[in-house]
Amino acid sequence: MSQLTFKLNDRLYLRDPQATILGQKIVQKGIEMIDSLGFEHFTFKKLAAEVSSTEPSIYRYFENKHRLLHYLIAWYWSWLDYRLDLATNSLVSADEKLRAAIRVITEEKKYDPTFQHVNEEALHRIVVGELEKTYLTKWVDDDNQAGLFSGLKSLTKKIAGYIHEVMPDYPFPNSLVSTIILAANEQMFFSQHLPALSNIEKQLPVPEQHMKLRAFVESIVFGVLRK
Amino acid sequence: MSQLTFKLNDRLYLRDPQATILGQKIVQKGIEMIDSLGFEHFTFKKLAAEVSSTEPSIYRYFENKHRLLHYLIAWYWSWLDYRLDLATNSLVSADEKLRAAIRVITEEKKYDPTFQHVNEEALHRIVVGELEKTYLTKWVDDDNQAGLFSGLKSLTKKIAGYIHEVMPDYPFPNSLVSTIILAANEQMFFSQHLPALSNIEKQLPVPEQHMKLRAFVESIVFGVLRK
DNA sequence: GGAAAATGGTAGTAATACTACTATTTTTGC
DNA sequence: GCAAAAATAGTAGTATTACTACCATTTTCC
Repeated sequence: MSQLTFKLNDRLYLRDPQATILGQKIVQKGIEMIDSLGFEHFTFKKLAAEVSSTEPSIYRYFENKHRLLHYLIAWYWSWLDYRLDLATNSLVSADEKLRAAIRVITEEKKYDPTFQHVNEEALHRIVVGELEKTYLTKWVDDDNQAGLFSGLKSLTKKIAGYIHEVMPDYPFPNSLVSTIILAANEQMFFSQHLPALSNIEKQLPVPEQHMKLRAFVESIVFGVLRK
Repeated sequence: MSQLTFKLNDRLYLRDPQATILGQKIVQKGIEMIDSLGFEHFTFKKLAAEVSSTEPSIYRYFENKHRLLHYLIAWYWSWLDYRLDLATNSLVSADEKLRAAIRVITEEKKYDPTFQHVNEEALHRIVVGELEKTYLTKWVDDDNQAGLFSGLKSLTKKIAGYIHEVMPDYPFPNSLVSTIILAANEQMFFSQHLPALSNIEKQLPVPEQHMKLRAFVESIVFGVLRK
């Protein structure tokens, strides 16, 4: 069986976690623990106990827990990009590709057996709750320089390209894409925790929540693009 | 001269900071220091030194630094709400009110002499950079229960009301409003730090950046509402 | 088979968030 | 006017966190 892996920016880690068993355990348990504890209460000490190792060993893979978060979220964008390619490779029109992109962005995230040691469901919850912590820092500019955001950026660029094809004179394709990617996460969060800020009812079955989310995002994108 | 103040939810503080000189200094210097240091590096110890007091004295006003952040951001939403009322009280049509709301949301935030001990410019930067930290926590549901988000919620509701008037059958007015409020902040941040995610050029003079931001937000809102 | 390199583990440190406790000031009853 | 009670301020801690200097062990490679 072929092992599919993403080649991530090597500035994301000190030692490649995909190269060793300990590294893989760090990633796998890291996802579980950040999901269950929240990023603030997650520490390398607790992670070390979970993977039967020690704090300094983990520090040899990742400079600090922020870098681990960066790594996990970069992986997530690579995964979405890969799913977008799968969803669009049979399509020709930009309009259809754009619809497919919206579907990929808004669909429910489920475990993808292609990547055995990654729990995509938990990872998605991490992206929803912790993404902002990767860029709302004093080091954004350095981190951006180092290429840590290239996953999100290339995904944005790809979808913005579809928008440009559909409506070449629309002046804000990148802004529109980054807005809907973030809004998709925010709205699911609001629907659960701050329902006054959303019209996606918490009580609905999960698949219907995602249908509504998709309808909302499409109302924005195709509203803007309607002539 | 009449002193205008906002009555904020009393769950935001332990002791009303508007009632004492120390309290006012905590708010004023708190804004400056969170703006300059960033929320992570801001501590009550540093603040205590700045206001010539001690750590425990500050803890008597706010349970912890998260609550102080909540307080400042709640103040900001009250202020926006007040500015929205000023901007709309002479208007009658919902369409005009909606345009005014978009202007209030996207306009450059400048010092408002009505509130002497608050630096609104710095406060806006705090909202841009730290807002998410008030709700992306393990305590969202409790905090929401306590009414800590009522400022943002009532602002959202008000603007969503205009949308409903303009287009009664649009199913996502609240989602649309929360999305544009957040997007307005995000896009200004991206324009400065992650330009690939935005089409608002950093090099432009600040007033033109805000004009573009407004054009972007209007393209979304009036795209959706166009029949 | 042994030196060099890579990896792992022990035991710390400085800083942070928060608090128990003591000291001082202010209020209040008479 | 003044002592007792209540309110407020300040001192000196603690537990936890993020991180690291340094020592120990294993692996690599000639």
